[in-house]
This record gives sequence, C-alpha cells and structure tokens, in this order.
Amino acid sequence: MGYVCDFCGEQRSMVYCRSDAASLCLSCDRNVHSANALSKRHSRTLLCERCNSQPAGVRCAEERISLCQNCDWAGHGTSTSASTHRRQTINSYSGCPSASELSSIWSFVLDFPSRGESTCEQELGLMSIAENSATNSWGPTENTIGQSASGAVEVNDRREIAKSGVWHGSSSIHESSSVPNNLDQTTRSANTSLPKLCCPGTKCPAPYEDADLYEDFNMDEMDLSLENYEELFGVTLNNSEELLENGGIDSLFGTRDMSGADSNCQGAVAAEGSSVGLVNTVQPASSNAASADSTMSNKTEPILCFTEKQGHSSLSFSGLNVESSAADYQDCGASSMLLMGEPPWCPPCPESPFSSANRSDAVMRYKEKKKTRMFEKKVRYASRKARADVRRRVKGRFVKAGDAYDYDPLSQTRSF
DNA sequence: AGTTTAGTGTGGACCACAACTCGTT
DNA sequence: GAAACGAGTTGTGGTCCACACTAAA
Repeated sequence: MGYVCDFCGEQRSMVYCRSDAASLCLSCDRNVHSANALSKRHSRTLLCERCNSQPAGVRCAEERISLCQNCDWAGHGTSTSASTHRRQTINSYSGCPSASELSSIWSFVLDFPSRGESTCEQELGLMSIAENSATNSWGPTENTIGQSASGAVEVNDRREIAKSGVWHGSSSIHESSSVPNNLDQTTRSANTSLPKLCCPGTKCPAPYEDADLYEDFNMDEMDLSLENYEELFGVTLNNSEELLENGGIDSLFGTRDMSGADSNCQGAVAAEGSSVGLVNTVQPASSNAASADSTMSNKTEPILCFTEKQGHSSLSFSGLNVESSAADYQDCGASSMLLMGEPPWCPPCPESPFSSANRSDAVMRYKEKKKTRMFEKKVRYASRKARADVRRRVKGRFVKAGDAYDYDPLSQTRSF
C-alpha cells in the first residue's frame, strides 16, 4: 500500500496529498495539482519512506529517510541510540513547483537512497524551470527572478542555489546547525544593492548584512515573526493575532487566493528587505476570497507584504505605501508555493529579546495553533466531492436520479 | 442632518445519496 | 476477537434567499 502512485498506479509514489488522501508520484502530483485553482492549493509533503502511507513530517539525517510521526516515534522514540539522530522538519508545499524548486525545498530529494532511480526522479530532472517560470501558475516567477543588474539574481543563480541544496530561503527543511552557506556570495552581492530588512522591534545590527543571517531563513520564522508581532514590530498583539486569525501568513504570502482589486497588498512600508532566496519564495499571491477578506479586514493594520517591481524587491510591513497592485497578483495562480518550515525571519541576534528557547516555544505555539485552525474549507472525502461534482441539480439542489434537472455538471445541459 | 431607497456582499439552508460510523449479532 | 450486518449520520456543491451594510437620492 502506498508504494505506487494512487493516480497512475505505475510510478512509485513520492508525495502525499492530504486533501486527496493520495500518494502520488511527482509527475502525477504535478498533473493533478495543476488542474485547477483549488487543487493547486492542496498541501503536499513527502511520503513516509517507512510505512509508505503517511505524510512524512521529519527527515532523519543519519538514516537519510523521511518519516511520518508514527514511524519517527517508533524509530527514534524508543531506541536510545536512534533518539539522538539529527532530524529535520519536513513541511508541505502547494502549487506546482518545478523540479528545481522542489529540489530546493527538499535538498535531499534527489539522493533518496531507495528512490533515486525512479522514473519520477528522472522526470523531475527533466522538468525545466523555464517551462515553469513561463507557464505554470506558481506565482509570478517571471517577476521574481531575473532581476535587474542591481537585483543581481538570475535564473541561473537560482538554479545553482537550488542545486546546492542550501537555499534556506525557500527550503522547508530546517537545518539550522552548520550547513555551509553557499548562498553567501550571492546574497552578499545582492544585498549590497538591495534594501536591508530591518525588524523595528528588535535591535538586529545591520540586519541581513551578514549572509550568515540567511542561514536559517525560511517561512516558519516568518510565521513566528508574526506570532510575535508585538515584540518584533512594536504593534499591538491584537493586530497580529487578528491577522493570524484571518488567515495570517497564508494569505499574506499567497498560499491562498486573493481575488479582485481588493487583494492588493494594501501598502507596505516599515521594513523593506530582500533576499535572494526569499525573492523566490515569498510570493505575493493570488486570488482567494478568504484571503482577500483577511487582507481587507486588516488593511489598516500591519501587513507584511512582498512586492516586486521592475527588478526591485521589497518585503514590507504595515499598511501605507502601496507598491503593488491587484494586477500583480492576478497572474499568480491560485496558489503560490507554500513553504512551511522554521522561519528565520528575524534571526536571533545577541540583543534580541528572542532567546532561542522562546523562539522555539513560539514556533511550537504557532504550529499548534495553526494545526487546530481551519483556514479554509477542506474536502475531507474526495469521493464525495467527486460525486457532488457530477450530480444533477435543480436550482442548486441535488435531485433524485432520473428526476428532471436544470443543471448537469457533466453536460451543462438541462432536461427541461 | 435624518430618512428612504437601491445596490452589494455574506452566510446559511436546501437537496440526494454514497460513504462513513457505530452498535449489535 | 473477528466478521457481518443494519441503522443512523455525515459531507459534498450550486443556487436561493434573508439579512446586514453602504452609498446615493
């Protein structure tokens, strides 16, 4: 069970989609989840390599295996030797990431000991980033890469970063310890001409000037920074709480749609920043009413927004300076890739009130909170949805089989 | 400034029935 | 304890409608 793709039944499954409760190979994952705006929002993660039926939550660096919670507990919770294994959090993504992008999320994905030879991987390698940047709906990729000279980030650079597997800006793998930061050169060069990120609530000296600070940079710390908005930005916690209540980081970063003219990031100032990794990761996004709501309802409140205009990137907070418009987002597709991991948004610095313990506590709290909250309608039973999708109706209501209908989803015809 | 009207947005109810849950045998 | 069975419950999407809110007259 779970060894082969639930969709094609041929390839070995690699990722797990909770929404569909399905294990898929990479190509089917891509096919299935590029079908429509809703499917693009499905959150997927790697499949547990032990039980092959559950979504993996961690990766054991020692065993080089991705494990679900149960298998992780079984393997590491009991054995004293194994319990010391270094483990990385594996988080989910949505949208239609390309091969490069996937490999940047899961830097280890290409050297799975047991799966490296599958067709999926071959296909993975064949999927070109050009194809995706031009055609897929994974956010405004064409806008976020290939910057001007000042931006100094080109697609090639990005690919190199991806290859290096230490693109922590987007990787959801949290390995904060001591991965050599190949990003240094790129970030340094980029940072010399790009605005610096600054966290008003903290006293980070020359933030992000030191490329080491990028080391731990990914989305969950972004979450964290919002969770601790007050400390970080000196605004009332209510605002950030409400922001989170209303969809929080998901809406801000386009993991949900934002439709219509109201979806523009209502302004942004305060802190501007950019990072090579982040440029490709934090994508403004797309068009979801819920998200629009959240944005709307908080439009006078601090809003964190990433904007990209003519090669200039800026990551912004608050709600004043409009650097982006709805048009910027409308092409983002339903879902930019959502990367959840440990977010090094505001990296720890000596003066920061954030001790690492507090940080991890805050991350835990936020993750717990996020887990228990339903930000959007989730289809629990795909089979029921499939049925409902094809059922005939009268004025939107289901009708008995054989009865007259005025709407047939399959044929769009009427029986009377 | 206060009242009325028109327009817009939102959320809940409704429908049939396969899938699911749970208790009983 | 496991399996089979039956009864009750749940969840699915498009449409309608009541209600709340806003802007204009």
